[in-house]
Amino acid sequence: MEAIQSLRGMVDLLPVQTPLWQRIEATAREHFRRAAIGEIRTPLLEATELFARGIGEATDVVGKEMYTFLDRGDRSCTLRPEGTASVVRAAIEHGLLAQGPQRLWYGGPMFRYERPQKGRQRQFHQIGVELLGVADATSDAEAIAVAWDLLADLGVDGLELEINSLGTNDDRVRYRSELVAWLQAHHDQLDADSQQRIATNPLRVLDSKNPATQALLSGAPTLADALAGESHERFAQVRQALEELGIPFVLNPRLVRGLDYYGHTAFEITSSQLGAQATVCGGGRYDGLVEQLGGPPTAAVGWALGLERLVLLLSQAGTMASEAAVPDLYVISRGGAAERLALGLCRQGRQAGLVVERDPSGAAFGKQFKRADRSGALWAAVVGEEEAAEGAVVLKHLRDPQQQDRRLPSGAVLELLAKA
RNA sequence: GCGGGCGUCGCCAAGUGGUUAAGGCAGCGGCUUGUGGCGCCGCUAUACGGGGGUUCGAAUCCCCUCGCUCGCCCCA
Repeated sequence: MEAIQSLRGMVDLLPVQTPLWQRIEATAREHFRRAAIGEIRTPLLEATELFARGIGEATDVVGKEMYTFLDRGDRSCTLRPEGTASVVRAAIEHGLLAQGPQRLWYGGPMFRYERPQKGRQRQFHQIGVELLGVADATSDAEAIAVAWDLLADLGVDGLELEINSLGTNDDRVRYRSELVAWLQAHHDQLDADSQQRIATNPLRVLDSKNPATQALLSGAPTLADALAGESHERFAQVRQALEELGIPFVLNPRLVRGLDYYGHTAFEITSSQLGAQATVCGGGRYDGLVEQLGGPPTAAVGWALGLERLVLLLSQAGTMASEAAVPDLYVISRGGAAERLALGLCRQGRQAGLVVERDPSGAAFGKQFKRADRSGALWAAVVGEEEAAEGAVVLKHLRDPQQQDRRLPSGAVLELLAKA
């Protein structure tokens, strides 16, 4: 029989890795709790229309990366490629926005049909924050601060916060036509990719990794110059707030972001240690999205953080704590009655809050002791036929050879351990 | 979708045309029918991703295919 493998880009997390994930998740939860941000859980599967309308038909995510299929009722369904659209949909659907601003976080798997590489999988995991109904510039800084402090608390270093302002929709429309005109005038000097993008997504040309194109671009009109006075003012407020919080950032006028819903503040937190996929956390303001999805006009900011990339950073830094659960007690037994007695002892120990591992092998005691030793447990409880006959257990200290073995009634074992 | 690299036992890893494909770790059994951490011995019945081809002979060369990986694109 041929073995079946997981689907490409779908990754298993084994017990040696999950402790780190749990630590990250627990830390994140604590940060959200302190920031009075409530958890929301939405379905992994949504109507395709939600993402098409929310993220933008022309984006790569929607255009070529979605897991989309028809269900048995011929409805077009899509495995969520990101979290924001679903959160906004749920907020609208349940009338949350009528109750005032919403501070929400979410976490879980996202799906994008892409070629896997370092820091990129087809099923990957994000945690994200969405602050709905907040228009002020300080909220942008607050959202960023929550992400920044979480990463710092986890012990990730070498991070860089990049920010930019995309201005209002009008700003971008105006800038786009300026830029397109300029790009067309310099068409012949651009690389092939960038020439393509003049028609599809001209702002992305700014992000080109082609060195020649980058050099050329120094003469291009900038988005910053195209921003209206109010947009400028707003961006200055965000920067001032960050400065006063002591969060270092660099301005990146080329930072554009690939989802259509962003406007005004856009930011990314990146690390140079991640290879080509350097962004650990990305987000920004999306004041138009709620309305776009059929809700009331609502200002909002949010971000999403990629857990795989975070794990990559924490593992590289050697921060990985091997938290394999070391048993308090390792129970050894041999023979039918003895094994049943041992099982009961294990259960009692667990009910009392001890970490108890049972050796189910029924192998020679020598073997079982070897495993008991390797488990790292402090104590071993031994139940053999003799002990089983009289309801007793031999308790042996595995680390201190001075301590003598003691034979005692099985009921007394836990009391003794509780004291020890 | 497009490039580059790589695929030898559960894991790591020698071996680049020639008798039975090293070794280490883990696992299992034994030395030691009921007492561990060391050591020694043995085992894991056809392990060279798969399929073709070249050759007297292939893990080693060629072709195809699958998978992994890094990068492009894009993003978390």
